[in-house]
Amino acid sequence: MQHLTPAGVKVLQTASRLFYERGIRAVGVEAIAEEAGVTKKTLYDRFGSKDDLIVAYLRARDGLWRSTLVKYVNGHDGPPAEKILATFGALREWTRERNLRGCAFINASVELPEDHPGREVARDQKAWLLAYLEGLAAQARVEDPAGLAAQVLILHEGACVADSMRSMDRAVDRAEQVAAVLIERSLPG
Amino acid sequence: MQHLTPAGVKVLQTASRLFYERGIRAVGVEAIAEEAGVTKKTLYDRFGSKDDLIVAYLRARDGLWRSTLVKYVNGHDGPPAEKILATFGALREWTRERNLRGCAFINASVELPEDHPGREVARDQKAWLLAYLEGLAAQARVEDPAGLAAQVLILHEGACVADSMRSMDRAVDRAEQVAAVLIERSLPG
DNA sequence: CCAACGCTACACCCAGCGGTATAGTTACAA
DNA sequence: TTGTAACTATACCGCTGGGTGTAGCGTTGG
Repeated sequence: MQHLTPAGVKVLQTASRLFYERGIRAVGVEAIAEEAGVTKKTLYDRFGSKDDLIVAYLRARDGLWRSTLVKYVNGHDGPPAEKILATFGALREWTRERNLRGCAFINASVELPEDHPGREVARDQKAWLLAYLEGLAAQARVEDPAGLAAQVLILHEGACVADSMRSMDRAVDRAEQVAAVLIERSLPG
Repeated sequence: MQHLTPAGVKVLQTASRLFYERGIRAVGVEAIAEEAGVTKKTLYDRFGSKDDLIVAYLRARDGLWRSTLVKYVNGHDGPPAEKILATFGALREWTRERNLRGCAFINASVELPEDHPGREVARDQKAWLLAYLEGLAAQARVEDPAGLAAQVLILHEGACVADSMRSMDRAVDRAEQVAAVLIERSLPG
């Protein structure tokens, strides 16, 4: 976001909020420009097209979530196994603050066509998370780090969806409890 | 679907396919009518509006999934605890055949605005599934049927999302394995 | 000093959207 | 026989979408 002009920053912030809150397809460039207090011309001068703005939005959110997660996990001292559980703490916090409409990357994958570059950003985000979890699992010396990481990712996704659809309360807590069981079982001894 | 005219059936079938494959917002009524080999007039005579057609689509798919799931579970003899695991078998089958783009109800919740009647159908679908799982859990005499049902629902959602985003292979199998662990643990003795 | 940049204001384009209206055809039932 | 339900064909409507073009203004830096 540093290489952007002030108006560009304002556009990206506004677009991020609107895309997430109302959905990507439901928000027009007109609305973004207006709400950002900026001309459509400026928006197009900075981002070129709505598609590029979408990609910028997803990338920005990806970066924010990654740094939030890593910071949260690193700030959580204790045995490595607990770091995996800490990812649910990060998810819980994230969910409460800016995740009322579920995971932005899942949503983007639903809204965007197969060949849209934004979908690659979404897939990368998930691949990164899976690899990150596997790293934590390896540190924790569990039997099958890759397998556990996959299971934990499923729990993350499920909690996120169940939460945003209001299928139940405390979805993240429940997912974390399941993860705790899995970790306990896969620890040697 | 019985009270519909032949053309109405064709429209609903076509709309269901296109809505699911390309997304609800991405498909116009024009395209639906054309692909169904029907006039726009006919479409509107039968369904009134695109919104109503969306609701009809979701209801139809809901009914199909419910009957598929129940049939699969009932056709699966064995102890009640295994019936819970059988829901993953149904999900696996469903996923392979007509679920390549994930759960239609999650997708609808992402695509539709907050006050759209289609979202209620989606929420009902999840509420029904949760209740159904809780019934199976109660039959299986687990400690906390409601808690287990919620955890299993999270696993279903997570598997569905992880599968459609291609975050990993065999997502449903992995989710089922987790469920097996949970059931084993929550069985008395 | 002047050019380049970032920006505003505003007008415009075209395609596609959801939805409607009119007129006519077929088939079947009272 | 007459009416009605189901359907086709086609033209149309207003709105909004993404995107462009032109002109002008203020700031900044070589």
